[in-house]
Amino acid sequence: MAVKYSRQRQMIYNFLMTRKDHPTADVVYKNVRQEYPNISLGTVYRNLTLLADRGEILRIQVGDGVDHFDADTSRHCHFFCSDCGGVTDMQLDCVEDMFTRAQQKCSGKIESQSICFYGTCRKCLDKSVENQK
Amino acid sequence: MAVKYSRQRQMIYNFLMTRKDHPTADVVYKNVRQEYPNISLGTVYRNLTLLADRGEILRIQVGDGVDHFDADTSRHCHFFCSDCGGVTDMQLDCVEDMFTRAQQKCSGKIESQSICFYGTCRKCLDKSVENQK
DNA sequence: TTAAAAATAGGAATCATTACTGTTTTGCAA
DNA sequence: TTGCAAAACAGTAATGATTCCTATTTTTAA
Repeated sequence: MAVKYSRQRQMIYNFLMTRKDHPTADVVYKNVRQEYPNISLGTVYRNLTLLADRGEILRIQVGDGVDHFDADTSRHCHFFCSDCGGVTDMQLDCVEDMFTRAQQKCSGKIESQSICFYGTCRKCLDKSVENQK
Repeated sequence: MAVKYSRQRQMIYNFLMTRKDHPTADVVYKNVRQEYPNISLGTVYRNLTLLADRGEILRIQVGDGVDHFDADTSRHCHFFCSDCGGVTDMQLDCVEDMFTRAQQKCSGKIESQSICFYGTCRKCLDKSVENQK
């Protein structure tokens, strides 16, 4: 199935490139709709899936029950704050090394990896100290 | 809220200990029901969540839309075969090191991590070669 | 310019998980 | 032991993210 251009897909991708906070399909939908009020949620889902399948964006699952998307496809880690639900990037240089080691140890073929850390971000830590006063 | 003993929870945990393939809630349900036909799916979900929240088991998300559970709570990685959907363990000694580095780099507090590799397992690679003949 | 292939909008369907409710079990204390 | 409040349960209804469906519109190669 050849992929044809669509304005909607272009807008979805463009929007995702402007964001570093790994929005969900619904957030993408609500934002793109500002500029293109007729777009449907199904179209957003379909295109996010298409882009992710083609490796142009990343689908991230942090365990909050909703998929997040990232236009940065370089190998990197994520941090999920279980307090505020925020998803942030984390660059660790040992990531490439880990990929190599994993492939050496695995009898199958590894295509990609996903690394996520869970905890409480600085902002939420400070806020909880604030509230104890 | 004090946790009280329940036979259902005990059976769920016992079953999970016998398995190394990271079953889903539904698989746990179907198996425990063999021995305890009255157990309800809601009870299985509630207890898996309770055990995971208390750190007695691990909730694993590999992106197939269903949560998997693991009685082995030691820090280790997983491999997900996108062909057969199987989830297997992977021991990589650099995992501890990565956790330490992540905590050093992160301004917040990291509680846990999840590392998953995606690809095709040996069995499925062989099978696809077989089918091409 | 045309027509087949691909994509869309809008809404219905799916399905894993959670919430609700009346009943049963657990475990502390009298 | 017995009484009782807290916790857990079974069964079922509700939720909500995501996918599927269909008639219509857009894209693009010839």
